Amino acid sequence: MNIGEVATASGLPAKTIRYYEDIGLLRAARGANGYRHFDDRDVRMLSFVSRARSLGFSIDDCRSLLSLYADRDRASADVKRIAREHLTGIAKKITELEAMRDTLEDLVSRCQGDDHPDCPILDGLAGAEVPQ
Amino acid sequence: MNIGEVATASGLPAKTIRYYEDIGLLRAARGANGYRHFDDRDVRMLSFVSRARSLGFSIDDCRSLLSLYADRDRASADVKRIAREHLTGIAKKITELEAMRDTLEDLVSRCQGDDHPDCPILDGLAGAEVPQ
DNA sequence: CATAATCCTTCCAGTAGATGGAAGGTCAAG
DNA sequence: CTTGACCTTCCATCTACTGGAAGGATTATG
Repeated sequence: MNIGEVATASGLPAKTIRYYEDIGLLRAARGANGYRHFDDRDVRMLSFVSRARSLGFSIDDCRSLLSLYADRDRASADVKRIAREHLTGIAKKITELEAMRDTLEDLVSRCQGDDHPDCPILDGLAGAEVPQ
Repeated sequence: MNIGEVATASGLPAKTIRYYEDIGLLRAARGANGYRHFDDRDVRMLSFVSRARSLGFSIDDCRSLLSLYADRDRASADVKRIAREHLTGIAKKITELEAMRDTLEDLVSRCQGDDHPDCPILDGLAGAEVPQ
């Protein structure tokens, strides 16, 4: 399989796959013409990475997960730890975004949104009191 | 005021303030010794940016907001539009993160987390069925 | 068989938003 | 006078790609 086919199969752009090779996430075999070629294992591996990335795992997380994935003797506890740490990070981001949303919703709701220059949003951003 | 004092007053690192000058978000006056110096207006402006950034507005949003902030004749509707667009973006991110969290929580809850190699998390990432 | 379209290669640059560090000038205190 | 804190510029680095140019390989069409 050439890179284009793998891109379609794995859901990752060809550019991204080359990039992953560049940073050592994978090694690709080369044909006589210099083209990379891939087998089903590569496709599975790239799909794995694609899924993990879409769940917000960093490239470094992916490296760890891939080595655990490849290691027949790994303990599931190791994987669970990485996933748990990641969950904590996600939960924190959600909390922060919700706080942003609440503040901003409050500011927006106070704003008339008309031709007048008075704007509670700008006032709020400028540091004026924004009571609960 | 020197940059360090402004950094303390605005809550932004000095490095960040220099960076903001670099990208043209602000212009700083210079003393005879080459040191930047700032007045209260600058501090207010930087606090404004600091707040907007912490609410997730991009630097470009900040540019728009600052020019609206400085414009006595602006309509609050303009500000409201920017804030609303931003709210939509935040809501989308929250939804995505919640979906991630749910999938990952499901995978984690299925994982024994022991010494055994069977791991539903890796299976899930590898593309196995993860029923609702 | 010629040619055009598509696919592949490498390499370089850029994105957002800073942050870290080196090398060196300035200033205030003791 | 020296020490240390603070300031300056410049260059590199981070994450995770993405875009594009220049050019070679392959495939499809006339």
